[in-house]
Amino acid sequence: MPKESSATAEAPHGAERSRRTPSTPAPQLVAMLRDAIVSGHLVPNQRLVEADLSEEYNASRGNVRIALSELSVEGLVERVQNRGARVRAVSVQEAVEITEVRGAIEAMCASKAAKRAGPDEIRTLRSIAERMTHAVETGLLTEYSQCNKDLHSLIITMSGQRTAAETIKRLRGQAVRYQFRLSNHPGRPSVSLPQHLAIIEAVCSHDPDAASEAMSRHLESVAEAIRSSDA
Amino acid sequence: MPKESSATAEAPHGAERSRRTPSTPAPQLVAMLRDAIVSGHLVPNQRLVEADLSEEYNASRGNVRIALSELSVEGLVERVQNRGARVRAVSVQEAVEITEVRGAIEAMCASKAAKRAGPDEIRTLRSIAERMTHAVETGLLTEYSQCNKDLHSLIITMSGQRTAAETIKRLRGQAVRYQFRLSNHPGRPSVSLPQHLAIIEAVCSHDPDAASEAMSRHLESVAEAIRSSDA
DNA sequence: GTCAACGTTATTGTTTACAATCCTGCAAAC
DNA sequence: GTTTGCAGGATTGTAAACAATAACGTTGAC
Repeated sequence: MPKESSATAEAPHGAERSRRTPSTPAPQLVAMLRDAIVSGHLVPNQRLVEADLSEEYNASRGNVRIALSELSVEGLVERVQNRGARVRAVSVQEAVEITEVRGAIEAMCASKAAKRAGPDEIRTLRSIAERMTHAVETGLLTEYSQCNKDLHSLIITMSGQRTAAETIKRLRGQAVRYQFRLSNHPGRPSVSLPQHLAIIEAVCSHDPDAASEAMSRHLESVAEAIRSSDA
Repeated sequence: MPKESSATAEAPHGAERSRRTPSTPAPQLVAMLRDAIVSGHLVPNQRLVEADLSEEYNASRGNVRIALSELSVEGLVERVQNRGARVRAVSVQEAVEITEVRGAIEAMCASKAAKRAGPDEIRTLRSIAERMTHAVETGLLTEYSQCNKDLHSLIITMSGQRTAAETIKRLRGQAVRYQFRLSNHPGRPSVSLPQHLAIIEAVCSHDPDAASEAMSRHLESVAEAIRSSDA
C-alpha cells in the first residue's frame, strides 16, 4: 500500500518545506467512506483505524472520527468503546429483515404510485418493462440489474413519499452486498421478471391494491432467495 | 419568530457538581441531547451553538460537534455549512409521511406478531385491552397514552423484527411532538380505542391478515388526525 | 435617505497535542 | 503446565489552540 501516493503539490515560493496537503472536508470524507463501504472496497469486519484512514484520505483524524460516528448511526460501521471501528457485517438473517421492511414500505409506495401515475411516468414504466424483457431474453445481466434499480427508484419517486425514500435508501445501503450477490445469480432474472412486469402493469392500470400486492410478493420472493442463498 | 439565542435548558443531571468538571463522554452527551430534543426542552428551530452546549453540558466542543453530527444523521437536528445547527422542525406534511411509513412497517409487524403470538403475550395483550378500555371510561388520558405506547411496543417486540424496531424508533423520535399533541386531543381516545381493540383481537386470534389490516387502518386514522390538526 | 464597501465580531471548521484505555507478549510464581 | 502480574506499544478519547467563514453594524458616498 503506497504511503506517499498523493500528488506533491509543493509551494511555488521555494523555501517552504511543508510537503503535506492534508485537507479533506468532513462531509466529503463521509461520502467517500460510505462509497468505499457500499462499493465493497472496504470489506465487512475490516478494521477502520483512524490514523490509517486519516493518512489514506488526507484528512485530519478529527474529521475521520466524525465520519465514523455518522456512518455508525447509518448502520454501515460498528463501533465499540475504546476498541475502534470496523465495517459492519450484515448477517443473512438481517438482510432478510431489511428486505421485509423494504417490502412493507415499497408496497405502500407502489400503491401511491398507482394512484398518482401520470402519462409520462406510465410511458417510462412501459419502456423499462421492454428493456427488462429484452435483457432477460439476451442474457444481459448488468442491463437487467440496472433496470431493476431504475424501476424501484422510479416507483418510489412516483409515490412522492420522501420519508419512505430516505428510509429505503438507508436500508439498501446496508444490504447492498446481498443485492449484488443476488443479481449475479443465474436463473434469478427469469423468476423476478414476471414479478416486475406485474408491478408495472398494476401501477400503469392505476390499481393501487394490485400494485401493493405485486410489490409485496416480489420482495417476499427476494427475501426467500436471500434466505436460501445462505452462504 | 424571534432569533432566540442558545439553549438555557438546565442540565439533566440534577445535582450540580463542582463548576469545574469538564468531562461528559460523547455517547452520553448524544443521549442527553437526544433526550432534550424529543422531550421538548429544546424547541424546533432553536439554535444549537456549539460553545454554549459545551458549557451547558460540561463537555468539550469536540464532543458536542460529534453529537450534533450523529443527531443530524438521525434527523433530529439540521446543519448547514458554516451556519451551525438547529433543532429540526418537522412539518405536518412530514409527520403524515412518517406516520404512513410507520403504518406500513407496523402492519407487517402486526402480521408477524399474529403468527407468533404465544400464550403469555396474548394474556398481556388482553390486559392492555382492559386497561385501555378502563382508561377511556374514566378519562385517564396519560394512562391511555401509556397503554398506547405499550401496545405498539409489544407488537413490534412480538414480531421479532429488529430492523423494523430500529427503523420505527428513529421515525418515532422525529414525530414525537405530533404524537404528544394528538394524545392530548379530547375525543381522540374514543376514536382510536376500537381500532386498538381490533388490533389486539386479530393478533390474539392468530389472524395475520386481519392484524395487518387493523394496524394499517389505525395508523391511517392517526395520519388523518395529524393532517386535520394542522395548526 | 439609500446603498454599498469595509472592518468587526460571533461561530464554525480544522489541526495538533495530550491523556486514557486496551491489547500483546513475556516472565515469574504456583 | 497454567495462571498472574507487569511493561510496552498501539489506538482511541479528550481538550485546547488555530484558521476560515459568514453575519452584523458602521461609515461614507451618491
